[in-house]
Amino acid sequence: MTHNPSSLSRPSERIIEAASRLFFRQGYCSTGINQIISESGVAKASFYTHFPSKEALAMAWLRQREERWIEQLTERISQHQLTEKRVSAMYTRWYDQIREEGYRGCGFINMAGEFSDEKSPVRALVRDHKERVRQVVANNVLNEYRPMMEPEVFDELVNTIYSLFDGAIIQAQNFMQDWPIDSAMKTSMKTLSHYRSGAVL
Amino acid sequence: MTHNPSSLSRPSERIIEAASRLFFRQGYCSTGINQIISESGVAKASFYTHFPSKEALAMAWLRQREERWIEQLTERISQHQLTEKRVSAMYTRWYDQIREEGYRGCGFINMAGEFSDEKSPVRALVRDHKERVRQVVANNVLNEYRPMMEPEVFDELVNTIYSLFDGAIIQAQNFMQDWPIDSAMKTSMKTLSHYRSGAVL
DNA sequence: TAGGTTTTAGACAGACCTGTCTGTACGGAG
DNA sequence: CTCCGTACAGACAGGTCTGTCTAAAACCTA
Repeated sequence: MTHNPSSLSRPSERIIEAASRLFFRQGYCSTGINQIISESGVAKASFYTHFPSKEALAMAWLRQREERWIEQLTERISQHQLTEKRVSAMYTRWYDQIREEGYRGCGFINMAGEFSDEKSPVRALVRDHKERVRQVVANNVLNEYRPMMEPEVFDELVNTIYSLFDGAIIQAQNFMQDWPIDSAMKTSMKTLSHYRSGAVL
Repeated sequence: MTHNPSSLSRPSERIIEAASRLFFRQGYCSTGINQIISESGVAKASFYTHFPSKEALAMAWLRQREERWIEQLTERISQHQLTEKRVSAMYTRWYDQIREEGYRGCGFINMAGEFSDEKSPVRALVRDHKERVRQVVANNVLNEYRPMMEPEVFDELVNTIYSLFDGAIIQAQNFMQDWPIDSAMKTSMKTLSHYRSGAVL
């Protein structure tokens, strides 16, 4: 049980912190190990004692990001009871990230783009992440609607809300503007009321 | 005016053909010049007489892809008069690409992900492309709806249909499945009838 | 204080990258 | 035939990459 009162924590944490910043901003291929160890203030040998390879570091980063992302998302959602408010909470979560990290889009999707082999563990992790977000939409955001409709209609609604949400991220990244997010949120709200009113066969 | 009856055309075309395949499948960073010249059956010196750099080749490829993409898209759309049919024509265009090239998503978006500098000409080209697709949605797909509603409502509709379309591509790429495209097409149809019926304030 | 673990700095190997250069071969135009 | 533009093969330079290794310094615990 080591005690670390200094602002700089253990090497492995500093490494992931630097990797997080650099992988996210520059991409995986464009970020070298040397830059990571330099910016994290860690010796190269130390790096390789903590992580067997660059790809392993990427995995560790994505796993941490996944955990925090889902945690923050569900925490925000749980603060509201009304389904509409829960949906908008998803989007405000994303607005906050843009304010923090800029229009760099989804770190998972960007990562997947650089691993063309679909059998790669990185790709599997990204797929799992997105599936988990979809589960959050189904179980934490729209769960109130579930008993109101047939299961297949509910699934359709979930897919729609989820797709709108996730698609908006890439659009915002590309255009470097907020309007795709606004647009997606509006459409989500309308879709919601549309389904709720029973207008959907 | 050289005559080339052989199946293999001029070097610069062979280079772009190989680059098209490799950049699309493997990504920009993961594809080396040596692989491109090897697979296009061209000498390295020949490559550099036709293209000043690897990035210039990427630009040339994207420009060609942009041209063909928009051409094919508008050509498909123009075959239908009914707005609903025109929307579904957009999606069938995408289905065809998946059947041809697999679930590799949007070549432009994937490319943009590897150029983190938003001032890069590649990024500008990708932005232009997406803006042009949005213009196609406005002018070729939904133009019949324009006189039926206020300009800002029409813009909202355009953004929604466009976002659904483009977002579905990334989803399909990630999950390696068709359902995001089906889902987006369904939602597009419902949104359309929703706006048409004047239910939108 | 002693011993063992962790971290440090940095040289190094081997591979790969982009882009340049040399020299040769072909093929049409004058 | 001669000339010239184009394509060929491939060596080469200069740099970067990941990952290994050595050896010293720092740190923690007992």
